[in-house]
Amino acid sequence: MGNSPIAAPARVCEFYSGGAWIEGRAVDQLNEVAGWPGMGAVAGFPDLHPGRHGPVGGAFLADRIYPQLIGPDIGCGMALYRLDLPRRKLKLDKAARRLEVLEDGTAAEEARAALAGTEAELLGPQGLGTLGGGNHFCELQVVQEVADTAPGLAPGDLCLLVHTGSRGHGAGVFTGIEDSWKAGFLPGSEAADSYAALHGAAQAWARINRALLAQAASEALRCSAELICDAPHNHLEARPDGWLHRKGAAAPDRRLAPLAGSRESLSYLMAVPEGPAEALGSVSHGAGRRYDRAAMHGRIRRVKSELEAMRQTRFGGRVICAARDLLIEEAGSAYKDAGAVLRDLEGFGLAREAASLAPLITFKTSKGGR
DNA sequence: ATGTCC
Repeated sequence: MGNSPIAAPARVCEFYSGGAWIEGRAVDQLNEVAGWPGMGAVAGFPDLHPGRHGPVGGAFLADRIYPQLIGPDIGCGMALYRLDLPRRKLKLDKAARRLEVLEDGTAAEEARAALAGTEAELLGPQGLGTLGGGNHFCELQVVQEVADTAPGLAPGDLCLLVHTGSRGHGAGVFTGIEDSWKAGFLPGSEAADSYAALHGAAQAWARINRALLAQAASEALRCSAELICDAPHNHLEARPDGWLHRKGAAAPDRRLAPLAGSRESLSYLMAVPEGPAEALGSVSHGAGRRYDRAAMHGRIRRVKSELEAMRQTRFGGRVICAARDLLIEEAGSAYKDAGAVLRDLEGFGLAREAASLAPLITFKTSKGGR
Protein backbone atom coordinates (compact mmCIF):
# COMPACT_ATOMS: atom_id res chain seq x y z
CA MET A 1 0.00 0.00 0.00
CA GLY A 2 1.36 3.38 -0.97
CA ASN A 3 1.22 6.27 1.43
CA SER A 4 0.36 8.92 -1.11
CA PRO A 5 -2.82 10.74 -0.19
CA ILE A 6 -5.78 10.69 -2.53
CA ALA A 7 -5.54 13.96 -4.40
CA ALA A 8 -8.35 16.42 -3.78
CA PRO A 9 -10.11 17.78 -6.84
CA ALA A 10 -8.78 21.05 -8.21
CA ARG A 11 -10.46 24.26 -7.19
CA VAL A 12 -13.20 25.21 -9.64
CA CYS A 13 -13.90 28.92 -10.18
CA GLU A 14 -17.08 29.78 -12.01
CA PHE A 15 -17.23 33.23 -13.58
CA TYR A 16 -20.92 33.50 -14.31
CA SER A 17 -23.94 34.92 -12.53
CA GLY A 18 -27.04 33.08 -11.33
CA GLY A 19 -28.94 34.35 -14.34
CA ALA A 20 -26.54 32.85 -16.88
CA TRP A 21 -27.75 30.06 -19.18
CA ILE A 22 -25.50 27.19 -18.10
CA GLU A 23 -26.48 23.56 -18.59
CA GLY A 24 -26.09 21.34 -15.55
CA ARG A 25 -24.24 18.85 -17.73
CA ALA A 26 -21.59 21.47 -18.49
CA VAL A 27 -21.05 22.18 -14.79
CA ASP A 28 -20.86 18.42 -14.15
CA GLN A 29 -18.14 18.21 -16.81
CA LEU A 30 -16.27 21.10 -15.22
CA ASN A 31 -16.26 19.29 -11.89
CA GLU A 32 -15.33 15.96 -13.46
CA VAL A 33 -12.28 17.47 -15.11
CA ALA A 34 -11.35 19.06 -11.77
CA GLY A 35 -10.99 15.54 -10.40
CA TRP A 36 -8.57 14.30 -13.07
CA PRO A 37 -5.07 13.41 -11.88
CA GLY A 38 -2.70 16.35 -11.72
CA MET A 39 -5.38 18.99 -12.20
CA GLY A 40 -4.43 22.17 -10.35
CA ALA A 41 -7.08 24.75 -11.20
CA VAL A 42 -10.22 25.00 -13.27
CA ALA A 43 -12.06 28.10 -14.49
CA GLY A 44 -15.49 28.21 -16.15
CA PHE A 45 -16.73 31.19 -18.15
CA PRO A 46 -20.27 32.35 -18.99
CA ASP A 47 -20.26 30.80 -22.48
CA LEU A 48 -19.74 27.38 -20.84
CA HIS A 49 -21.55 24.50 -22.56
CA PRO A 50 -21.13 20.73 -22.77
CA GLY A 51 -18.51 19.28 -25.08
CA ARG A 52 -17.35 15.87 -26.25
CA HIS A 53 -14.43 15.29 -23.86
CA GLY A 54 -15.05 18.10 -21.41
CA PRO A 55 -16.83 21.43 -21.25
CA VAL A 56 -16.33 24.20 -23.79
CA GLY A 57 -15.74 27.64 -22.29
CA GLY A 58 -13.15 26.72 -19.68
CA ALA A 59 -9.47 26.88 -18.77
CA PHE A 60 -7.64 24.04 -17.04
CA LEU A 61 -4.21 24.12 -15.42
CA ALA A 62 -2.60 20.72 -14.91
CA ASP A 63 0.80 19.16 -14.26
CA ARG A 64 0.42 17.17 -17.49
CA ILE A 65 -0.99 17.50 -20.99
CA TYR A 66 -4.55 16.37 -21.67
CA PRO A 67 -5.01 16.60 -25.47
CA GLN A 68 -8.75 15.92 -25.13
CA LEU A 69 -9.10 19.27 -23.35
CA ILE A 70 -7.88 21.00 -26.51
CA GLY A 71 -9.78 18.79 -28.93
CA PRO A 72 -9.29 18.34 -32.65
CA ASP A 73 -9.24 21.95 -33.78
CA ILE A 74 -5.88 22.84 -32.26
CA GLY A 75 -5.14 26.55 -32.56
CA CYS A 76 -8.68 27.60 -33.42
CA GLY A 77 -9.25 31.25 -32.64
CA MET A 78 -10.65 34.58 -33.75
CA ALA A 79 -8.87 37.44 -35.42
CA LEU A 80 -10.42 40.90 -35.75
CA TYR A 81 -9.31 43.34 -38.44
CA ARG A 82 -10.22 46.91 -39.22
CA LEU A 83 -10.90 47.51 -42.92
CA ASP A 84 -10.10 50.81 -44.61
CA LEU A 85 -13.34 50.65 -46.55
CA PRO A 86 -15.92 53.39 -46.02
CA ARG A 87 -19.33 52.07 -45.01
CA ARG A 88 -21.06 54.14 -47.71
CA LYS A 89 -18.99 52.40 -50.41
CA LEU A 90 -20.09 48.97 -49.32
CA LYS A 91 -22.81 47.28 -51.36
CA LEU A 92 -23.89 44.19 -49.48
CA ASP A 93 -24.95 42.08 -52.47
CA LYS A 94 -21.79 42.79 -54.39
CA ALA A 95 -19.60 42.28 -51.33
CA ALA A 96 -21.31 38.97 -50.53
CA ARG A 97 -20.59 37.73 -54.05
CA ARG A 98 -17.00 38.89 -53.86
CA LEU A 99 -16.48 37.01 -50.62
CA GLU A 100 -17.07 33.74 -52.47
CA VAL A 101 -13.31 33.78 -53.15
CA LEU A 102 -13.07 32.42 -49.59
CA GLU A 103 -14.12 29.03 -50.98
CA ASP A 104 -11.00 28.86 -53.14
CA GLY A 105 -8.36 28.60 -50.46
CA THR A 106 -4.86 29.94 -50.89
CA ALA A 107 -3.09 28.95 -54.10
CA ALA A 108 -0.47 26.26 -53.49
CA GLU A 109 2.54 28.44 -54.26
CA GLU A 110 1.37 31.30 -52.08
CA ALA A 111 0.45 28.84 -49.32
CA ARG A 112 3.93 27.31 -49.34
CA ALA A 113 5.47 30.77 -49.24
CA ALA A 114 3.27 31.73 -46.26
CA LEU A 115 4.41 28.65 -44.33
CA ALA A 116 8.07 28.81 -45.30
CA GLY A 117 10.38 29.18 -42.33
CA THR A 118 7.56 28.94 -39.77
CA GLU A 119 6.76 26.26 -37.23
CA ALA A 120 3.70 25.42 -39.36
CA GLU A 121 5.77 24.35 -42.36
CA LEU A 122 5.90 20.68 -41.36
CA LEU A 123 2.12 20.36 -41.65
CA GLY A 124 2.05 21.49 -45.27
CA PRO A 125 -0.22 23.77 -47.29
CA GLN A 126 -3.24 21.47 -47.66
CA GLY A 127 -6.40 23.40 -46.76
CA LEU A 128 -4.66 26.68 -46.08
CA GLY A 129 -6.87 29.71 -46.63
CA THR A 130 -10.12 27.79 -46.06
CA LEU A 131 -12.65 28.38 -43.29
CA GLY A 132 -13.97 24.87 -42.68
CA GLY A 133 -17.36 24.08 -41.19
CA GLY A 134 -19.05 24.02 -37.81
CA ASN A 135 -19.00 27.35 -36.05
CA HIS A 136 -16.33 28.82 -38.32
CA PHE A 137 -17.08 31.98 -40.25
CA CYS A 138 -15.68 35.13 -41.77
CA GLU A 139 -17.89 38.05 -40.87
CA LEU A 140 -17.99 41.60 -42.14
CA GLN A 141 -19.10 43.82 -39.28
CA VAL A 142 -19.84 47.47 -38.63
CA VAL A 143 -18.74 49.15 -35.41
CA GLN A 144 -21.68 50.34 -33.31
CA GLU A 145 -20.51 51.88 -30.05
CA VAL A 146 -16.95 52.41 -28.92
CA ALA A 147 -15.41 53.04 -25.52
CA ASP A 148 -12.28 55.15 -25.15
CA THR A 149 -10.35 51.89 -24.76
CA ALA A 150 -11.17 50.89 -28.35
CA PRO A 151 -7.93 50.88 -30.30
CA GLY A 152 -8.43 53.18 -33.27
CA LEU A 153 -12.05 52.19 -33.89
CA ALA A 154 -14.89 54.62 -34.56
CA PRO A 155 -18.62 54.02 -35.02
CA GLY A 156 -19.35 53.12 -38.64
CA ASP A 157 -15.94 51.53 -39.24
CA LEU A 158 -16.01 48.20 -41.03
CA CYS A 159 -14.29 45.21 -39.47
CA LEU A 160 -13.65 41.60 -40.37
CA LEU A 161 -13.88 38.83 -37.79
CA VAL A 162 -12.28 35.55 -38.85
CA HIS A 163 -13.03 32.40 -36.84
CA THR A 164 -11.16 29.31 -37.95
CA GLY A 165 -8.43 26.92 -36.96
CA SER A 166 -6.01 24.30 -38.21
CA ARG A 167 -8.50 22.47 -40.47
CA GLY A 168 -7.53 18.85 -40.98
CA HIS A 169 -4.11 19.22 -39.39
CA GLY A 170 -5.03 19.64 -35.72
CA ALA A 171 -7.64 16.92 -36.15
CA GLY A 172 -4.95 14.65 -37.57
CA VAL A 173 -2.70 15.27 -34.57
CA PHE A 174 -5.55 14.55 -32.18
CA THR A 175 -7.02 11.45 -33.78
CA GLY A 176 -3.53 10.13 -34.44
CA ILE A 177 -2.97 9.73 -30.71
CA GLU A 178 -6.45 8.72 -29.62
CA ASP A 179 -6.63 6.08 -26.88
CA SER A 180 -3.16 6.99 -25.68
CA TRP A 181 -4.14 10.34 -24.20
CA LYS A 182 -6.77 9.41 -21.62
CA ALA A 183 -4.44 9.58 -18.64
CA GLY A 184 -2.61 12.60 -20.01
CA PHE A 185 1.02 12.99 -21.06
CA LEU A 186 3.50 13.61 -18.27
CA PRO A 187 6.13 16.28 -18.83
CA GLY A 188 9.38 14.89 -20.16
CA SER A 189 7.66 11.92 -21.78
CA GLU A 190 8.12 11.30 -25.47
CA ALA A 191 4.35 11.62 -25.96
CA ALA A 192 4.30 15.03 -24.29
CA ASP A 193 7.22 16.33 -26.35
CA SER A 194 5.73 15.02 -29.56
CA TYR A 195 2.31 16.48 -28.83
CA ALA A 196 3.74 19.85 -27.78
CA ALA A 197 5.69 20.09 -31.05
CA LEU A 198 2.74 19.13 -33.26
CA HIS A 199 0.44 21.37 -31.25
CA GLY A 200 2.81 24.29 -31.77
CA ALA A 201 2.82 23.65 -35.50
CA ALA A 202 -0.98 23.44 -35.66
CA GLN A 203 -1.35 26.62 -33.65
CA ALA A 204 1.02 28.50 -35.93
CA TRP A 205 -0.77 27.07 -38.98
CA ALA A 206 -4.16 28.22 -37.67
CA ARG A 207 -2.87 31.75 -37.10
CA ILE A 208 -1.49 31.92 -40.64
CA ASN A 209 -4.80 30.54 -41.91
CA ARG A 210 -6.73 33.40 -40.30
CA ALA A 211 -4.30 35.95 -41.74
CA LEU A 212 -4.61 34.51 -45.25
CA LEU A 213 -8.41 34.45 -45.06
CA ALA A 214 -8.44 38.09 -43.95
CA GLN A 215 -6.08 38.95 -46.78
CA ALA A 216 -8.25 37.15 -49.34
CA ALA A 217 -11.42 38.80 -48.01
CA SER A 218 -9.96 42.29 -47.96
CA GLU A 219 -8.49 41.89 -51.45
CA ALA A 220 -11.88 40.73 -52.69
CA LEU A 221 -13.45 43.82 -51.10
CA ARG A 222 -10.74 46.06 -52.62
CA CYS A 223 -9.39 47.32 -49.33
CA SER A 224 -6.69 46.56 -46.79
CA ALA A 225 -7.03 44.98 -43.37
CA GLU A 226 -5.25 46.04 -40.20
CA LEU A 227 -4.99 43.46 -37.43
CA ILE A 228 -6.58 44.52 -34.15
CA CYS A 229 -6.07 41.23 -32.31
CA ASP A 230 -5.80 37.48 -32.92
CA ALA A 231 -6.87 35.47 -29.89
CA PRO A 232 -6.68 31.66 -29.95
CA HIS A 233 -9.18 29.72 -27.82
CA ASN A 234 -8.35 26.01 -28.31
CA HIS A 235 -4.78 25.54 -27.27
CA LEU A 236 -2.14 24.61 -24.75
CA GLU A 237 0.16 27.11 -23.07
CA ALA A 238 3.28 26.18 -21.12
CA ARG A 239 3.35 28.16 -17.88
CA PRO A 240 5.79 28.07 -14.97
CA ASP A 241 3.07 26.45 -12.84
CA GLY A 242 1.98 23.83 -15.37
CA TRP A 243 0.20 23.27 -18.64
CA LEU A 244 -2.69 25.62 -19.25
CA HIS A 245 -5.41 24.17 -21.48
CA ARG A 246 -7.94 26.51 -23.03
CA LYS A 247 -11.07 25.01 -24.60
CA GLY A 248 -13.33 27.68 -26.01
CA ALA A 249 -11.63 30.21 -23.74
CA ALA A 250 -9.64 33.03 -25.29
CA ALA A 251 -6.07 34.03 -24.57
CA PRO A 252 -6.17 37.81 -25.03
CA ASP A 253 -3.84 39.33 -27.61
CA ARG A 254 -2.43 42.80 -26.77
CA ARG A 255 -4.97 42.89 -23.91
CA LEU A 256 -7.84 42.50 -26.36
CA ALA A 257 -10.11 39.65 -27.40
CA PRO A 258 -13.14 39.36 -29.68
CA LEU A 259 -16.38 38.01 -28.22
CA ALA A 260 -18.34 36.48 -31.08
CA GLY A 261 -22.07 37.05 -31.04
CA SER A 262 -24.49 35.36 -33.38
CA ARG A 263 -27.03 36.16 -36.04
CA GLU A 264 -29.19 37.46 -33.17
CA SER A 265 -26.70 39.18 -30.92
CA LEU A 266 -23.93 41.71 -31.45
CA SER A 267 -20.27 40.78 -31.25
CA TYR A 268 -17.87 42.72 -29.04
CA LEU A 269 -14.27 43.68 -28.79
CA MET A 270 -13.24 43.28 -25.16
CA ALA A 271 -10.49 45.07 -23.28
CA VAL A 272 -9.08 42.38 -21.01
CA PRO A 273 -7.43 43.56 -17.79
CA GLU A 274 -5.00 41.45 -15.78
CA GLY A 275 -7.97 40.06 -13.85
CA PRO A 276 -7.97 37.60 -10.95
CA ALA A 277 -5.39 34.80 -11.07
CA GLU A 278 -8.23 32.27 -10.77
CA ALA A 279 -9.39 33.19 -14.30
CA LEU A 280 -6.13 31.68 -15.57
CA GLY A 281 -5.45 34.53 -17.98
CA SER A 282 -8.52 33.62 -19.98
CA VAL A 283 -11.86 35.04 -21.02
CA SER A 284 -14.93 33.91 -22.98
CA HIS A 285 -14.57 33.63 -26.73
CA GLY A 286 -18.20 33.91 -27.76
CA ALA A 287 -21.83 33.67 -26.86
CA GLY A 288 -21.59 29.91 -26.31
CA ARG A 289 -24.06 27.33 -27.46
CA ARG A 290 -27.52 27.24 -25.93
CA TYR A 291 -28.69 24.19 -27.91
CA ASP A 292 -26.52 21.50 -29.46
CA ARG A 293 -26.58 20.79 -33.16
CA ALA A 294 -28.95 17.83 -32.96
CA ALA A 295 -31.41 19.80 -30.84
CA MET A 296 -31.53 22.60 -33.41
CA HIS A 297 -32.96 20.24 -36.03
CA GLY A 298 -35.91 19.65 -33.72
CA ARG A 299 -36.36 23.35 -33.07
CA ILE A 300 -36.37 24.74 -36.59
CA ARG A 301 -38.73 23.62 -39.28
CA ARG A 302 -36.98 22.76 -42.49
CA VAL A 303 -39.20 24.93 -44.66
CA LYS A 304 -38.25 27.61 -47.12
CA SER A 305 -39.62 30.50 -45.07
CA GLU A 306 -37.67 29.49 -41.96
CA LEU A 307 -34.47 28.87 -43.90
CA GLU A 308 -34.78 32.22 -45.64
CA ALA A 309 -35.37 33.96 -42.31
CA MET A 310 -32.07 32.55 -41.06
CA ARG A 311 -30.25 34.01 -44.04
CA GLN A 312 -30.82 37.47 -42.63
CA THR A 313 -29.96 38.93 -39.27
CA ARG A 314 -31.96 41.25 -37.06
CA PHE A 315 -29.27 43.83 -37.75
CA GLY A 316 -30.03 44.00 -41.46
CA GLY A 317 -27.15 41.71 -42.33
CA ARG A 318 -27.11 38.55 -44.40
CA VAL A 319 -25.80 35.05 -43.87
CA ILE A 320 -24.10 33.20 -46.71
CA CYS A 321 -24.69 29.57 -45.87
CA ALA A 322 -25.94 27.43 -48.72
CA ALA A 323 -25.73 24.23 -46.65
CA ARG A 324 -29.12 23.86 -44.97
CA ASP A 325 -28.06 21.61 -42.10
CA LEU A 326 -25.30 24.02 -41.17
CA LEU A 327 -27.63 27.00 -41.43
CA ILE A 328 -30.00 25.38 -38.92
CA GLU A 329 -27.24 24.24 -36.58
CA GLU A 330 -25.71 27.70 -36.58
CA ALA A 331 -28.91 29.73 -36.29
CA GLY A 332 -28.78 32.69 -33.95
CA SER A 333 -31.23 30.91 -31.66
CA ALA A 334 -28.62 28.14 -31.13
CA TYR A 335 -26.51 30.60 -29.17
CA LYS A 336 -26.74 32.46 -25.90
CA ASP A 337 -26.85 36.25 -25.79
CA ALA A 338 -23.30 37.56 -26.16
CA GLY A 339 -24.33 40.75 -24.34
CA ALA A 340 -25.29 38.72 -21.26
CA VAL A 341 -21.98 36.85 -21.45
CA LEU A 342 -20.12 40.16 -21.59
CA ARG A 343 -22.04 41.59 -18.61
CA ASP A 344 -21.09 38.55 -16.54
CA LEU A 345 -17.43 38.93 -17.52
CA GLU A 346 -17.56 42.63 -16.61
CA GLY A 347 -19.16 41.78 -13.27
CA PHE A 348 -16.17 39.61 -12.37
CA GLY A 349 -13.63 42.16 -13.62
CA LEU A 350 -12.56 39.89 -16.47
CA ALA A 351 -13.35 42.23 -19.37
CA ARG A 352 -14.65 45.62 -20.34
CA GLU A 353 -16.52 46.41 -23.51
CA ALA A 354 -14.26 48.24 -25.97
CA ALA A 355 -16.61 48.15 -28.96
CA SER A 356 -19.81 46.53 -30.15
CA LEU A 357 -20.03 45.18 -33.69
CA ALA A 358 -23.09 44.36 -35.81
CA PRO A 359 -22.94 41.63 -38.48
CA LEU A 360 -23.32 42.73 -42.10
CA ILE A 361 -22.23 39.62 -43.99
CA THR A 362 -21.62 36.32 -42.25
CA PHE A 363 -19.81 34.12 -44.73
CA LYS A 364 -19.95 30.42 -43.96
CA THR A 365 -20.21 28.61 -47.28
CA SER A 366 -21.58 29.31 -50.72
CA LYS A 367 -21.55 25.60 -51.51
CA GLY A 368 -24.86 23.81 -51.22
CA GLY A 369 -25.51 20.54 -49.50
CA ARG A 370 -28.03 19.13 -47.15
C1' DA B 1 -13.47 20.09 -35.17
C1' DT B 2 -12.66 16.48 -39.55
C1' DG B 3 -11.11 15.95 -47.92
C1' DT B 4 -16.25 12.84 -41.98
C1' DC B 5 -19.36 6.67 -40.43
C1' DC B 6 -23.34 5.42 -44.47
